[in-house]
Amino acid sequence: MLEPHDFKQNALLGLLPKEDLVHLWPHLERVTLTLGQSLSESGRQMSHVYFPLDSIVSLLCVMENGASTEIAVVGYEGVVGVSLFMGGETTPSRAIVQSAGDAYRLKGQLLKNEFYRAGAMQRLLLRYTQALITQMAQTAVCNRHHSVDQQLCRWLLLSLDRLPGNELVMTQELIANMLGVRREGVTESAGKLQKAGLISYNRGHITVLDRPGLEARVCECYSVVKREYDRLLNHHDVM
Amino acid sequence: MLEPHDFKQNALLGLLPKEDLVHLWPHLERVTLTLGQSLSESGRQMSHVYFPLDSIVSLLCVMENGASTEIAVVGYEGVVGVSLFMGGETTPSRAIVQSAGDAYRLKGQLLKNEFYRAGAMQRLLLRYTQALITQMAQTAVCNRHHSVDQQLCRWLLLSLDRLPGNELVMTQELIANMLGVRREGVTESAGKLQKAGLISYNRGHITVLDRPGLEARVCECYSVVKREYDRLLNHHDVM
DNA sequence: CAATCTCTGTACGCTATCGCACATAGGCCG
DNA sequence: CGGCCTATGTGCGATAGCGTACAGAGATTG
Repeated sequence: MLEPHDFKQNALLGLLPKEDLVHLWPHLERVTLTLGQSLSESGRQMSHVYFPLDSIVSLLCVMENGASTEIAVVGYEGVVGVSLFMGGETTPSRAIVQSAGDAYRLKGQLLKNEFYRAGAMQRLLLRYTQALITQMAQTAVCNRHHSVDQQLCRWLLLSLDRLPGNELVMTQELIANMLGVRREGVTESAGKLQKAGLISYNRGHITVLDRPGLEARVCECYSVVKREYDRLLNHHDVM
Repeated sequence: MLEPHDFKQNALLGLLPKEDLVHLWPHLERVTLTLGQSLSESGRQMSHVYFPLDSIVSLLCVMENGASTEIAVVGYEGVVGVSLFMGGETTPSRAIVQSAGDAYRLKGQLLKNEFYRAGAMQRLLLRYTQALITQMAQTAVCNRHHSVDQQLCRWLLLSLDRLPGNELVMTQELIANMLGVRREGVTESAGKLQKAGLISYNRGHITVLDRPGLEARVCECYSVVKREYDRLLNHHDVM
């Protein structure tokens, strides 16, 4: 299992052996990410990779007409910018800050240097990338087969897992963009959850009141992804 | 651009420098894959990776109730089994032969050994994996925003790109499983394409008559994926 | 305090897709 | 030839989500 959240720390960095971390530590720069900030535009090379701490970043696939869908979410457990070490340098997707907070960032070239030393960092980043792949696959199937109600639960839980508290700063409009559905659809689903006493929200602030209740309503996609993250990023297996 | 199809060869292997290929060549075993054969079950470790030649393999995300969606397709341009070198060993998805044909297979351990030599093979496989990621992301957004008509066109073109001829051996029922829609939905969409003279089909055999016509109807998802494959697996960039 | 903007709630008709039922037809096999 | 299985065609009511329009309530700004 992932250890209980330590939001002073990024879990991926935390899994590195100390001797690897000391290489990187002097180059890690702490930055504050603001809501809506773009870390990566379609087809543009990223100058840095980002290791979120208490911030959350959404990876979005945006189409020509502007419609979008979130394909994965990255928080303290991961890193934004896998295309740098995967060798493509760019991706067609965008990375948008979904919840403001801090992150460590690292110059892309330095990450690549560390990656190509073919040590613990490489193995760790590849495992993380596989977890990301699982999340994307499950998102695809969820988009196909599950209701907006269920997807909203999944989205709330995925976000909650990456936040220190139980409050999300997020309008229904933005959630709708992430899920790739209408804002009204989110209003309706969120209304159901509020009536059921699972959440309460108010003008861009959502508070989760009953997490087990959400877990009871969510589709299997949530637990499939969570299990795979736990399996792949379990401390004991990485070294 | 990918070179014109040489279906005696897997493009990924073809991009390897000769000195790397000679390591592997003695261990590559040519096998015939039959329609419906499973190369990888959810959570089970694969003994081999497969480099398709004229066969096509679908990566499916299957849910508890049996419903499924194809998240990516692999043909002569790729390899089945990226989870082996990514370090997770297993994945929650399944790999099913969608079009019978031949492939080279290689023992998983041998691939891993080659991968961890951190040479051309590693760089190539990582680039391929990134292309696969793009395909999965685009599938997710396509599932969300596009009609069955458009998705069928996308699916036909993706398959066609990986086949030597213009005929697919594939029932509407199977296509429906891949797309994660009803069989009747595929019947209806395929009927439209046949009426328009773009394809002709008969009991499990689909012949594409007018490929430009399909390209005119398909959503942007097809070309986004194709462009990214071309970019990432361009011979000139790999070394 | 007034004007404006943002966020949320609600309604209504429309369409795509679903789920189901059943019909037809080609191919295979005894 | 007759029976059976598989693949495809079709019809129909149900429904989830869409697009649009608009209203009200809270926040912000001048």
